[in-house]
Amino acid sequence: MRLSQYPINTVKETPAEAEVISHQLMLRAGLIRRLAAGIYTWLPLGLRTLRKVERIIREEMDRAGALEVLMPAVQPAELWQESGRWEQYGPELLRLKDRHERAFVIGPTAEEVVTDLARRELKSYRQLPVNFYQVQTKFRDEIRPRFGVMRGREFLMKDAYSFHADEASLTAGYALMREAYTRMFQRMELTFRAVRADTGAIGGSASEEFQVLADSGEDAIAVSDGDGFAANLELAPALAPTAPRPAPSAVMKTVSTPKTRTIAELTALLGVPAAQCLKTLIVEGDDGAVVALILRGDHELNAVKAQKLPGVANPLRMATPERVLAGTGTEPGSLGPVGLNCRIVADHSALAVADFVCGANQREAHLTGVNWGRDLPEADAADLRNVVNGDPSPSGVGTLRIVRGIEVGHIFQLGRKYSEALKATVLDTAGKPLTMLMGCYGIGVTRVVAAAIEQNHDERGIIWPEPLAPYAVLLVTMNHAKSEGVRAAADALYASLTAAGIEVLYDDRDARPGVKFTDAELLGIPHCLVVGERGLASGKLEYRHRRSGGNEEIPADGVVEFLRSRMAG
RNA sequence: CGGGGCAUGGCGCAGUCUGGUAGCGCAUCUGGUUUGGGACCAGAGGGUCGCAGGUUCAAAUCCUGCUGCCCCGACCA
Repeated sequence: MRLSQYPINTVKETPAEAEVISHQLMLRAGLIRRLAAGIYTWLPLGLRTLRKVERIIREEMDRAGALEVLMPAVQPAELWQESGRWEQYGPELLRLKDRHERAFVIGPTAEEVVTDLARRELKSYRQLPVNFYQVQTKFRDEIRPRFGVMRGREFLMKDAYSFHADEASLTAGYALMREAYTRMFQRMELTFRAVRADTGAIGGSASEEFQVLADSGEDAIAVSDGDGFAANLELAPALAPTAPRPAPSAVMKTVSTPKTRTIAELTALLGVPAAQCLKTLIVEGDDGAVVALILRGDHELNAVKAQKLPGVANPLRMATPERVLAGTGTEPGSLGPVGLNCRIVADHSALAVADFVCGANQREAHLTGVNWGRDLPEADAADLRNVVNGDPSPSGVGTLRIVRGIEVGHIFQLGRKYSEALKATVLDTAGKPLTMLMGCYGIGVTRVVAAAIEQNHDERGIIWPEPLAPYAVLLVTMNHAKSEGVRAAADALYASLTAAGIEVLYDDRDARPGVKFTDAELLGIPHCLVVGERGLASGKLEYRHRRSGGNEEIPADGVVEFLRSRMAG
């Protein structure tokens, strides 16, 4: 591709709307353009990378024995009503009507369609297991699209669905996908973790997210430094402290704490560490009463864990101040577990604190020197908090570190949720109908591109991992318009590299060197060849490596072999 | 959904408070010089100031309504 024939439009200024690096660089390098909120056009250079990602995914899916299909993006409402998701899905599901007033959705995913396909096509257990996949545009009407292509509304997704006769087959199929995903992301040269995830509303037994590690990621994950353990923060269990609670050494006292409502204000006023304070959160119970949750001041409530407690409303709802007053007889800001007139559940670590500080259940007053078992009854213990840096790993090996990740893939064992709802059965060995088990496996193809940039850039621009680069080599000329020698040499080089099957982007624009070099760094093509009069006289070219910044003179003949050796490495 | 903000040439912005000829930088086009790290000189084109009403001799500017977009929040006791 000759750049002179491509209306490339790189931009110096960072567009105002782009917050994260990948979004900024994708706009500046001319990979994407925004059409509407969360909806983007892919320009030629961006599309090439998108295609590379797709290709790796297809190769690994095919290798794992999955079968590619292409299902409709527009799906009839009936199928969604049949699965029950027409009601469940909420406003994220884009619904529309055709000219006959028939209801349709633009698919955010394709469980219904694929299950319908399976129930029509699959007749016998002998046809199982089977895995159908597609790479297709999806639409989710996100509350708040942001970060460019990372959380867009329209996006390209690879979704796969496997069908099985029994649990063993499902487990094996899931494991196969797990391997395939691992291979894909390794081939893309991304740093990632497979992370234990919440099965959430979709249900099912096993579920893992593939998270590309990046500070800008939207998900917090807990990883162990001792082994491969990694879990979504929502799911990471906090182990109960093993050390016994210290014996009480202080007397309980009431102290006046005017205008002190937060833990930060409390520690500032009393000079005690946050870990010595307990906070009391009032949530709605499932029976009309409220429940008090007690946490250490330096810990955060984990909603997923809390809403799983018996007696607590699911989903979790914080009680309103009026409800707090009605249920406990006092107001938020100075609540505490002592003498509190409702059910109390304390986090393990909160129960391990002696001589603690907490609200006095009176306005503008707190208690100090409080002790469980002496000043108030021992409370029910539970795991209520998010794990923090330095917690012991639930795997028993190492300590946890909280990192951020971008979810690029998610694999699930779905079980029979959809096959049951849509009556997808095959005949078993006895000739009886057998409801199939399903797995589903997604990858956000567009998001992978953004994630790759988040992980591979510097202050000058993108640094593509070779397998994802739109071109392998950038050929740049100096003084292109004036120097016939340069032009002839570069044209010949372009021809021979292309003939050798190397993907070359040829910057044959009549632009100043500074412009060309700056664009080269912004675009992030891994290998760069510079043809200028300076080296030409002595039969030399300049080779630059984007990632290392390396810069060397090489002989003009033998360039193909030289590049091959560098590309292999 | 709640709160805040923005809408002026392709992009980034000033002008709005205090009504009176629409401006700057980048980009684009023409001519010339320049050519190994975002050049310079001279010239040019390009804007119904988001939309619809209203006030006024006069509206980008004041008032009303609407639309679009961006940011924050939906974890604090």
